[in-house]
Amino acid sequence: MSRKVSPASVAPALLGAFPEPGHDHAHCVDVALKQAESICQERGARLTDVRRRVLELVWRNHRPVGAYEILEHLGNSRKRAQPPTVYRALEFLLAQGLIHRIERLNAYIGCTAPERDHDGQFLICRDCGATAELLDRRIDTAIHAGASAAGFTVEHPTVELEGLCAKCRSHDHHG
Amino acid sequence: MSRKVSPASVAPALLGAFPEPGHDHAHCVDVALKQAESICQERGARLTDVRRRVLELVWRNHRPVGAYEILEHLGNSRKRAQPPTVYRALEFLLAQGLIHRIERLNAYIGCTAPERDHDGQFLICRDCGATAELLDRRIDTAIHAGASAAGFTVEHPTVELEGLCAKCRSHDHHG
DNA sequence: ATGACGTATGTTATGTTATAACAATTGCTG
DNA sequence: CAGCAATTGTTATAACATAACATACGTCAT
Ligand SMILES: [Zn+2]
Ligand SMILES: [Zn+2]
Ligand SMILES: [Zn+2]
Ligand SMILES: [Zn+2]
Repeated sequence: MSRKVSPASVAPALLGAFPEPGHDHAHCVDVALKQAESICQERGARLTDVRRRVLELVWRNHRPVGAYEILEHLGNSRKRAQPPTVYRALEFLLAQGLIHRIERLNAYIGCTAPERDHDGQFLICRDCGATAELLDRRIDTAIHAGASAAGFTVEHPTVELEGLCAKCRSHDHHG
Repeated sequence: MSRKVSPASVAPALLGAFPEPGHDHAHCVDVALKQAESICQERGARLTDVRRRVLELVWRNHRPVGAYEILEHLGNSRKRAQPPTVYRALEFLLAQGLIHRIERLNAYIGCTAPERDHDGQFLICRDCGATAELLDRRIDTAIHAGASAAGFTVEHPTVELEGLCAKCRSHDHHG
């Protein structure tokens, strides 16, 4: 019944880590939706049906999801939703910090720490597509320092790191 | 007539720095084209007319340029080129490391250090659009360290930093 | 409750970015 | 010149995103 959820109490295993293959993903989705409800209520933002539905679809797995992929799953069997419906929901969720946009992929992924105001760093596996969010102070520090040296003030960093996750690297090695 | 151009001898003022308002940009273009010629010759890659022309257009200024913007300037007055022409040239230039793609903007910018194999970091001014390339070891190090801690191997980092350049920040301040 | 207002969603059309597929041309080499 | 690979031309379409206007829905003052 708590309205305020402390960051440490929710989804702690996913910050900067890739999810285990057999993890309880229903739990991930559940936590994400509860956090969203709580955050929106605090702020007086309206988490409507469409928006909740889109958030749920973004959280279908730990890979970034495209807007048109969401669109396909959004319709009520016979009635297909239109692009603006999805894009407006995504815009809302981005504004509330509930999801992030992955620029490299024109796709969206659920935020694992929506209570904090941040721009995350993303680890994107080129093999399995799994994507983890990092919140690394040292990366932020290095970026701000490097930019400062050029007289530049960073406001919105985009850090998207394509590579291989541990699981896929070991496959490459042994296979 | 030197075929090999040492990195230190060309465009040294632009690495990690924003260009001065009144700088000799024809020189920037000239250097970029000469480097491109030299690099392609070394590698046996063919810098054809179309490719050189596109590279020149990417270098028209120090802001990322979209493919369709290039397209507009590519035609020979009455004959408009088609998208694949531009995209194929961009693909070649990317493969040779002569340009970079800015994912946030779906746009392309000339590389200021094409002799080195690298993924740069980009400082993108939200006000004037000027974009500078950074090659900061400490950012790279922090990124690889942070990713390693999550068992992730970074192969292709995208670092695009939107903010305010020194000039625009001072305008904001004083204006 | 009723109307007025602001927010959210539906709907249609279009804009923007990128690629697939195949034909024609060019440059090189035997 | 013939043969071959690389490049460019051409047509069509895919993928991603937004503009503009209509309709519905929630909230509040009357
Ligand atoms: Zn999960
Ligand atoms: Zn996040
Ligand atoms: Zn210049
Ligand atoms: Zn570069």
